Amino acid sequence: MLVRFAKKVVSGANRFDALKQRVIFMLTERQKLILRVVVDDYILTAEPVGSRTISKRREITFSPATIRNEMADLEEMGFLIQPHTSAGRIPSHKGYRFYVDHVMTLRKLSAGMIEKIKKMYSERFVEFEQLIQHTAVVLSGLTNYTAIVLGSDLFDAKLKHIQLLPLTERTAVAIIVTNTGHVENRKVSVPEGISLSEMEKLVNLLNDKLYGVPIYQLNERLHSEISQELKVHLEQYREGMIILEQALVRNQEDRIFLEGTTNIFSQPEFRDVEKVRSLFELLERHDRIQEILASNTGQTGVQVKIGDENDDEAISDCSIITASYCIGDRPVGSLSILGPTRMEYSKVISILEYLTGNLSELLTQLHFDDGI
Amino acid sequence: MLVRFAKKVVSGANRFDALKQRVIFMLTERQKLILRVVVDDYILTAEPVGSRTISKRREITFSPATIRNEMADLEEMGFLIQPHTSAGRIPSHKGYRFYVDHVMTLRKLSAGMIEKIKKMYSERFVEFEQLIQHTAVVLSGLTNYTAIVLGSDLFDAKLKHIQLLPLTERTAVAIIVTNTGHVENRKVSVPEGISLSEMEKLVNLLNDKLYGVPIYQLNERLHSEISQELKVHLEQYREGMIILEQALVRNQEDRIFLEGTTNIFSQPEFRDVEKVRSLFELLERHDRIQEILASNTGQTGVQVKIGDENDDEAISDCSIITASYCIGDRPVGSLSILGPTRMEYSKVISILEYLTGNLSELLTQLHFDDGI
DNA sequence: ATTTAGCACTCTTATGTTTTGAGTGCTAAC
DNA sequence: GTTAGCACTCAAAACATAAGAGTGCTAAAT
Repeated sequence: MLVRFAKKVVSGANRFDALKQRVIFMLTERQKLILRVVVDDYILTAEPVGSRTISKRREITFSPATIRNEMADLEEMGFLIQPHTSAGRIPSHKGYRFYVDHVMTLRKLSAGMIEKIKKMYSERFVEFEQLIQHTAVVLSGLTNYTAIVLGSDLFDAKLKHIQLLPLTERTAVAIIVTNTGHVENRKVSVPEGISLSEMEKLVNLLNDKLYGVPIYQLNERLHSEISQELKVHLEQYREGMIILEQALVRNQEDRIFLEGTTNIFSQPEFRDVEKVRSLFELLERHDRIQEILASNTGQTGVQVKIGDENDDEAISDCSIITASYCIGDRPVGSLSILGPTRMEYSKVISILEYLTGNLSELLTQLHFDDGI
Repeated sequence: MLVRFAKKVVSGANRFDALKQRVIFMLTERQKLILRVVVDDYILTAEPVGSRTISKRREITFSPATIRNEMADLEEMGFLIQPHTSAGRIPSHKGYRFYVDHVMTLRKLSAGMIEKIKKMYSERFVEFEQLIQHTAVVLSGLTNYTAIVLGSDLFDAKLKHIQLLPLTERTAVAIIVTNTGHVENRKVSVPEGISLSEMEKLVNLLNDKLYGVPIYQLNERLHSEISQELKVHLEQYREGMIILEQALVRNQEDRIFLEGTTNIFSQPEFRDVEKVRSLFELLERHDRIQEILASNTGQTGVQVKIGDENDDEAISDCSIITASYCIGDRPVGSLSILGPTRMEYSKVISILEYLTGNLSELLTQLHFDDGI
């Protein structure tokens, strides 16, 4: 069977083209057409798709028998799966992969959809975090899947004010305010033998030297510049450094927002409680989610991870689609959609592209308007 | 049938006793025994309990036939339910209610259990919020149900420091630090026409006048005392008040911590995805949960709400057990367990009593150690 | 050489039937 | 008042049958 198609593809093309075609267009146009119909239909109905159903489509000009032959080939190549002999075919992970990479057509968002999104963003947002959280809500609302949004405004923010407030003899609270209006605070323990006046000096020095410095550079600056200054101006240099190191420890985790987790229940593939369970248990472990999404950081464009490409048992039947958003051209966070492998890839990708684009623009604008 | 037991109860007692007995001990001792066995067994197995099963118990000295008679009576009175004619009995909500109120015996926590709890609290907690959150984890771990913990350290905290930091022309961020080391912040919009020096004055005045005042009294004090002072010392009195009102708005919501939500999946009564769904949808709506728990606030001791006593469709098959914890004798938060009506009431109640007791003690101690 | 009609075959799903067993309620005896 | 005995009920399990969707293969048609 396979001989047939191989011959056809190679015929009338030079060596290089043939190679290229073998890699990228392993399938004949007709096979791709059939694959597309199967995936599209299965995404819609969640039922195995048979040759008769396919033949009824407008774009299909050949008979069920032909389709059966082609599907047998597609199955042999691993793009389709037959749940049992007398059932139709469903796409395999490999089938979805090929569909996403080479077959699927991306529609532009409809005007209605764009309108809808605009309406959802009509509120005013005072803080980055609100905006991001709201984006998660919008995303899950538009897609009916689960939205995972990562982002920390600390990527962008610059230091506005720092303060050290003694609580007890040996503890204090460090408060860091950014130009975005975000307030960060952490407890620090105060080493023995540092006086109040020294602490005051310390803080003044910091506000002087670090004003306007991006948050993510604080730690770095502390060791490069401040360290020197301290030695000169401060008697209890060691103690001061101990405090500062506690205070400026970078909050390494991005903030994470989950929305629409209950959408999972609507998916027929999750009618089984055990599957839902393991998925929810995963979703509770935010650190694990960050790990899973980590493989996408730095990547530009929309990333699609299908099934076990995700490297966690609990989501081996899920796909995750991720897109990053930027300030200027520095990526600062990401929007992801988690759904079954039987996901509306095309729609979700379009939405993510649109939203990350918008978000990046908005943030970039704010960023430059809002110089410190 | 009912005549029989009524006769027995009344015999040999004066009018008042009889009345009391009718109200509190509507059932003969034997009926209570059977009710207890049914509930205990059903809690354990989640299967309807039949007369044979009951008769096999140590404490049961009479035959299945007798038990059948008694169970028929209990059913007639609404304490038991028969899912279908050839099944055993299960407790009705009324049955659970009576069980909890009059039948159940509270065991003391085993030494092993107390040991386990102590171990779980071996960490050091710097902040109230951590402690509370961890308590939720402990609770769900001990019970295998879902834990809901309400509490805000603001109930206890006193003002340590207040600060107003201008962000842009028209916005500022108000930072409130408490003696517990908690930092609260909110954005405020600055009315036109107030000068920087005036704002400074304002803040100095506040720190002067409000130092050591419990957070929950701030708003009150603002209107009673501060208002007067402002009029005297501040030119832009109106503008100042506008800012302060924004800054001191009480964060009315308690903080809420949910843990062990996935324990729900272990319950056989939630094998149906639709039920789980509605429950999870409820759990996402924190405001709704607060409403549901609100009926318990102010109550002392352990509160048990069974089935539709809870006033929300989604938890009409659940029970919620709640106990408040205090600082001194002011209740400041609550621990709740959400589980199926078929819940280990006795165990859960014991645990809640123990934990709230401990927690109250701990917090009270901290409170008085930590005078401002 | 492809494509397709035809048909036997497979396997799931739905439906109906029978069997089993747990549990009951009632009666009559203890 | 209690209990043994027994007929009866009903859900759940086990089995049987039928229906239908879909296939793969063969042979004819294009």
